[in-house]
Amino acid sequence: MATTLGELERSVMEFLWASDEAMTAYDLRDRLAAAEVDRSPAITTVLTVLSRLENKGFVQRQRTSRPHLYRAQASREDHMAELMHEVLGSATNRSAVLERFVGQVSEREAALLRELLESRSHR
Amino acid sequence: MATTLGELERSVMEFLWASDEAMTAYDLRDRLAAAEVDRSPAITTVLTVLSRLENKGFVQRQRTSRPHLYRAQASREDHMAELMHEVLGSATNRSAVLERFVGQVSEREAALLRELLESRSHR
DNA sequence: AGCGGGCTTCTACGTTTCGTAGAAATGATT
DNA sequence: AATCATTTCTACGAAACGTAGAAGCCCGCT
Repeated sequence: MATTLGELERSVMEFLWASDEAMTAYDLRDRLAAAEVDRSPAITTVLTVLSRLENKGFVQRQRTSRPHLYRAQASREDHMAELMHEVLGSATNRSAVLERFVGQVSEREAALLRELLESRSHR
Repeated sequence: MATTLGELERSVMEFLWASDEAMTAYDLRDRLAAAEVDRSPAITTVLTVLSRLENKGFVQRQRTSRPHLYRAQASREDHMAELMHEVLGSATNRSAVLERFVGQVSEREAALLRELLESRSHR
């Protein structure tokens, strides 16, 4: 469950997260070729990676149209929040972790956190 | 930098994090043998893992006394808070991540966070 | 219905990381 | 110097990932 992403897997997810629309493997291959200077994976490579990401639950595939369509299962933000909770959840001393976490955020973000906690409290 | 730990590496770190004192590889081997039912690694295995952890910056080694002494570089809590910051730092939309993060914590922890942010503000 | 070509799945190999530990080197102690 | 504890070197198997060719599948066209 504490799945980690490889480098190409991560790049693919970045594109899927950045796009509201579902994409085809061909779209992704082209984006990858354009973005990564030294790398331009074959279409089969992209499809393999997409299958793996599907198995890991990161990607949802639509088999209805013929070049299959892929989309991120959760938003990038959801995923990251989930990761943070995963870390926190594995701690024995959660308050100590939170204490250090809060101690290190910028004042700007501290203010944001206060706001978020405020609006959360009367709901 | 975003280093991930293997299973044995993690077990070793657990013991080091749990102990205030520095430990020898022999100590660790014994603890591992006692804790893990099916596993009891050779001393060389433990030493290999400790070297790798040292290279990764998780462990600090004292070569002064002859059975070398090992200690965790950072506390478990520091490490976890750091991990959380690492995740957050890699986000393009930090506030969106924080929003989801805060939205999912328990009321108890929300209260704790409010406190921490409070005491932080008049530091 | 058969065929051809795009699309997908299967299979496979190289690399890296980690668990594992013997062999070799080092160094202290008598 | 010889011996024994300790450390370092070297190596191999397994799993995850990047990589992509080979084989199979599906659909429109004639």
